[in-house]
Amino acid sequence: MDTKTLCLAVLSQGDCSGYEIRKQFESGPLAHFQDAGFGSIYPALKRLTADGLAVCVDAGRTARPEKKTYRITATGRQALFDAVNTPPGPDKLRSDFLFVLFFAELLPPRALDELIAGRIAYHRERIERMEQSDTATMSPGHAFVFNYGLAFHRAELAFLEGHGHELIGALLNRQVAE
Amino acid sequence: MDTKTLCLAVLSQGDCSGYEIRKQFESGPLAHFQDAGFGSIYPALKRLTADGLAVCVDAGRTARPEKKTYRITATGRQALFDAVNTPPGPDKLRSDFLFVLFFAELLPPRALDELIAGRIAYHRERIERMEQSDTATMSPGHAFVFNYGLAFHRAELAFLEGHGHELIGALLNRQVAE
DNA sequence: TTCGATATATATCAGGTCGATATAATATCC
DNA sequence: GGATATTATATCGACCTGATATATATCGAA
Repeated sequence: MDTKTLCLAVLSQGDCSGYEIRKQFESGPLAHFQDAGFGSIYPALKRLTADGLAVCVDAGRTARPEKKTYRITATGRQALFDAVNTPPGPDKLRSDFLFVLFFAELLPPRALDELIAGRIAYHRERIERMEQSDTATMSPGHAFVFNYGLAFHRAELAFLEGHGHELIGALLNRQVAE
Repeated sequence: MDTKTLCLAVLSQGDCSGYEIRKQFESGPLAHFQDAGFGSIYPALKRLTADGLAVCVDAGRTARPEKKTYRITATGRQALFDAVNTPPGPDKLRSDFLFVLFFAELLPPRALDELIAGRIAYHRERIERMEQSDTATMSPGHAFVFNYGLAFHRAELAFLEGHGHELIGALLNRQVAE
């Protein structure tokens, strides 16, 4: 999904600025499975405006950060519709955590222990926070991907809690054997 | 994780060419959570050779594809060790599938149905194939990330089988109501 | 009250990555 | 025999990433 489409997706939920779009990718509902930085967002907004998929409203404020608010157009909504109706490619995961665990034998057991404990804490905290949210206020699609993400975190937590010690144990035994 | 480190990771398992490194990211043990294309691999191999982290062995074959085989050096192993001993950043997921589902209301119910059925079939096939593998021959780290991936696929399959019809149902009801 | 930290806000840049394409020989299948 | 796939290296433009620059406002602590 290119950044232009991602910006349209955020704008379809309401007018906002480039800065606010960035915040959506940090903590908004799309944050779990899409991302974009300023270096992609600002050029994308320029092109969307040039191509008539979005317009700049409320520009040129006197207030100094000079906020520019963008609004999706009918053409923009059509482009988003077309993108959503295109069969999606495969998911892409990039995990340096799993990369490190693949080479677990190169790690001191204590560092490995801390690493896994840290991930367990991260997933626990994430799950707790997500359980506070109310899915009743979300659209069906939003609620579905939210629960999908929650199921993900629970599966990872369960795996780490259930099998993390096995990996640590295997490495300790190996060290003893040497 | 930059492409140089990814190449070192593959080379640490045995000598190979750029083409073979690419194949590892398509179907090897790292494929689930790291990726690199030719456009990154060939420049990375050049730099690794220039920096003394890898050497080119068996180059200049007369056989025409002119295969160049690379081998990791002691310095290269040290660089891989250092990379593995650096605390990993957060995982990054890019899922156009979830993006589309977020906007499920913009999809014809039949297309949504097919999309979810396709993903269920994909995960089932993947799990079946993975269950054929023998983790006993793998290193502890390799076996761990393999089982991690398997748990992931099972969790996604279970979620889609358990909740997919709810989303489709919600959209059908919405359409009837309109 | 003033100082430092943080938040708001836009923008750019070098370096890196992605996907497509070019090239070329061999292997395999019908 | 000919079509297609596989092996193999390499490059290119378009795009993205992360860092940095710039400027103001806000807000709590010293």
